Parts: sequence; structure tokens; C-alpha cells
Amino acid sequence: MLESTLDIGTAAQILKLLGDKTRLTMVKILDHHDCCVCEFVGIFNMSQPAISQHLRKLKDAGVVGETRRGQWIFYSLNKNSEYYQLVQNLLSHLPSQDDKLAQLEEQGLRISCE
Amino acid sequence: MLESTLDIGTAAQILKLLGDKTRLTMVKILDHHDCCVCEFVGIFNMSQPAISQHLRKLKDAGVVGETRRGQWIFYSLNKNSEYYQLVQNLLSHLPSQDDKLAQLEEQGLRISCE
DNA sequence: TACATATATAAGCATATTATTATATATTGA
DNA sequence: TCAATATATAATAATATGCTTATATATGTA
Repeated sequence: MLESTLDIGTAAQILKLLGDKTRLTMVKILDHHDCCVCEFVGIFNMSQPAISQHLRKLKDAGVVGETRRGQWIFYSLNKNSEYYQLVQNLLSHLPSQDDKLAQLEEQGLRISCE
Repeated sequence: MLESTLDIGTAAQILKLLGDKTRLTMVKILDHHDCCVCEFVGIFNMSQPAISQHLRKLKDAGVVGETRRGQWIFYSLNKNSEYYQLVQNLLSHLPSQDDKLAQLEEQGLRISCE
């Protein structure tokens, strides 16, 4: 739980990455639940490619990781990222986004492939 | 020291604002020292209008405030901002930028108008 | 008052960002 | 094997961003 320091240019890149409402919401959701692309498509009012592109940016930065489970690719927070601590810190300032998943559930769009 | 929550869209805006290396460095410096525009001009390899424009964005968001002292306008962190807590949290992940002020001092460019 | 210094604003331009649509690829299951 | 579903990539277009230069405004001082 060491409070290490990030290069300021690197930190700025991460803040820019998270300085987008869609991506920030994604990350907040992923803090508590893994999600697949189609769930995000259900949550955001945006095309599937747009969702994929946001996830790609998060993945390229190492903030999230992906695992294929059958037909679906699930994204999760990368707890081993060197930015994880910063990200956790940020997320603590944000309200839960669990309502978005609850809505999905109501619509029968929640994926569970266990 | 209440840990209150920010609207996620608002938080994203603040992160975007700070997701620029120049502005993030400015804020980190202002965390410890008030600075005037011409000092920032000395620190960053950038024109004076560019500096003013960055400061304007920070001011418009309420992250920093300004006070005229004679010929100079000094900027400072706005400790009353509703984002102050978030900002402090972010800054704790960044290395000190005091070397930049030290360099200024060496060049005789540090302003003190007390 | 006139000039120097500090700062802000305006206009313009190059580049980055974020969406869209169209299409490619991978997996599942009949 | 073929069709359906899930996801990724490519091309493109609209808008945003971050500089630059030119200019305006405010203050201090001879």
C-alpha cells in the first residue's frame, strides 16, 4: 500500500483517458463488476464500435484487462496496473453506478456466463 | 474532511482539465506556491498567451483563483473549490515540481512582490 | 503623459478526439 | 457447414483542443 509517485506526463495521460464521461463510468462500473461489451452497449447510448473503441483505449493504457468467456469478452479492472492506486483514489470520489447494471438486469440484458 | 461524491460528468470534466501535462504541472506547483503568469512563462516552453489560456481554463472551472498584486496577477489553488479534495488526492500521486521554481530562482526570474 | 511591462483576448491553423457507418473476424449452435 | 451473435477494425466526418501571432488592456514609472 505504498504511495508511490507517477511521472507527471504519464499521470496527465491517465487523467485525460479518464476525463471522458463514458470511460469514467465504465471504469467505475468495472470497479465492482466485470462487464462484457454488449452490456456496455446496453448501458450507453452509443454504437457498439464506439464502445469497443473506448474499451480499447482503456486496455491500451493497461487500466483494464479482457478475458474471453465463450462468445463474450469480459473486461475487468487491472488490479496490477501501476495506475491502479490512482484510479481507486479517483473512483472513491464518484457515486456508485450500480443502478445502470440494475436497469440492464430489468431489461434482461445482463450477461452471466458462468 | 467528509468524503463527498461528485457527479460523474462533472468529475470527468475536471479530469479532462487536469489531463494536460502543462495544466497538471501548474496545479502541482500551485499546491505549494502561488505563481504569477510570467513565472509560468519562464517555466514552460510556451508563449505567454498559451499560458494565459491554460490558466483561464483552470480558473473557469474554479480550480484556481487569481489576485492582482501590483503589476502581476498571482494564481493560487482555490481551497474552497468543490473539487479541492479530488485535486489534492490526485496531486498526492505526483512528484514535487519544486525543481522548476528552483531553476527559475537561479535564472533570477522568480517574482516576489511582498 | 508616454513608455515599458504584465496579462488577456481574438483569430487562425494543425492536430486530436469521438462519434458514425461499413466491414472483417471469431465463436456458437443448428 | 452455415447462420446468428459478439466484438474489432477501418474509413470518415464533425467538433474540440492547444498552440501560434497580432492586438488590446491594465499597471507602474520616468
